[in-house]
Amino acid sequence: MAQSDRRLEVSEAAWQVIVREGLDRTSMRAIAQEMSCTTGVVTHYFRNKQELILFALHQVAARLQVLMERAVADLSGCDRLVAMLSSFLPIDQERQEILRVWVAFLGYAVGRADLMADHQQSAGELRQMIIQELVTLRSQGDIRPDVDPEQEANVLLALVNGVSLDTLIQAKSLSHEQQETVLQRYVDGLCPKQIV
Amino acid sequence: MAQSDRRLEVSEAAWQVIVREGLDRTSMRAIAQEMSCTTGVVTHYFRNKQELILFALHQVAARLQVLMERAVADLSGCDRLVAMLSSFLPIDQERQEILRVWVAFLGYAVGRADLMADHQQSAGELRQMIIQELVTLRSQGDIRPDVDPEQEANVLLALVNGVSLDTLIQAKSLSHEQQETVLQRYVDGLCPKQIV
DNA sequence: CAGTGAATATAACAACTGTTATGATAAATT
DNA sequence: AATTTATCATAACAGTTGTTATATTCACTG
Repeated sequence: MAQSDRRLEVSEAAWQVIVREGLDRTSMRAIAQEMSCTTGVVTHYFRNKQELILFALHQVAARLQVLMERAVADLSGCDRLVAMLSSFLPIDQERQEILRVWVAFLGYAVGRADLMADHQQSAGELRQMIIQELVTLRSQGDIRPDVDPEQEANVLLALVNGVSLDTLIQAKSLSHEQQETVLQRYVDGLCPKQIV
Repeated sequence: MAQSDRRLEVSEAAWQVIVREGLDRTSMRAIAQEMSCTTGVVTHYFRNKQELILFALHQVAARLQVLMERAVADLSGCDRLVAMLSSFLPIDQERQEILRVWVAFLGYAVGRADLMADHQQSAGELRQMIIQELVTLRSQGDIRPDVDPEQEANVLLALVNGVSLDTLIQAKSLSHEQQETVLQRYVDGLCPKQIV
């Protein structure tokens, strides 16, 4: 599928421009220039700018999905949940890029109900995944029986998002190790009391 | 100061357009139309659009400051800290508006180092306030001595931001009560173990 | 009352935007 | 080999943008 590859190339170019210049300065011409060609290429693979923007946004969820599945492989118990959540933390350049693009799109979605619904869609799928994980853990006794998976899934994702944003908006932000520790400690708090 | 009032009016109009239409569709003409006048007014009170944008952004911190000080009045101990943090939660229309504008500006700041530095500035001031509060609480024995104020301040703000974002990006988001409960419970976790 | 300056309206500007149409070229298909 | 199709470049379009200059109205001040 060379055609689908080319679409990804355009989308990748759009990402680079977004990260470097900002979403509002990401014009068709800027994207074309980023991949050293003309707007003819961009318009050939995407009907509208909206279609391009939407595709680039969906790449956020797609790439996070890959990162998560890779991190979770052959893990189980609470470790698996922590790995799941930690896979979203901006601990390397790729994930920092994803975060920036995601934030740019989120800000862009303010005042655009349809785009915001798109965010809610993928956030909802993520939430469902965490809920599933929590239900499993609870049935295995890995976490306390009084934990409400539905509510706790929101809190866990909120914590991940908040910690991720921290690296953007705080000059003195948490180190990579601290970020993971925060998640680990919170999940530990969901476990049955240990008798030491 | 009628002049400063008028600047606030323009800024308020900008906010309304941002919330309703999105930041990238918030043009000088749209702002003028929002306050039923022409662009002459807008250009008269603001040199550039950038100056206007920056002023509107600073209003976010200003309004949050007011809300916080009001919530914290005549409280002390851990209740004071919880009230401090809860005052940022999008539990009423004004705070939801503030959140939307803040998110829009944050997304806009991606790829704009100067604007992002502005966010870090006000986030840093907020962090410093939380640190101060944690230091006080620790010296009074209200929270455990092993709590690191510097790090915990980041976590607390991350949690507040994450929970706030939750109301935007999750269709099934936390209720107002649940949002406050999350903060309350986390702060409780910082307190010395109670013997029940 | 004359005049000074703030407040607002209007209009024009160049630059940039997304979109679209048209050519040119290479690749694939028949 | 002929022809269709995919790929890309170029150019033009109408609309929108921020900015600036100018005109008008009005309030205040000397």
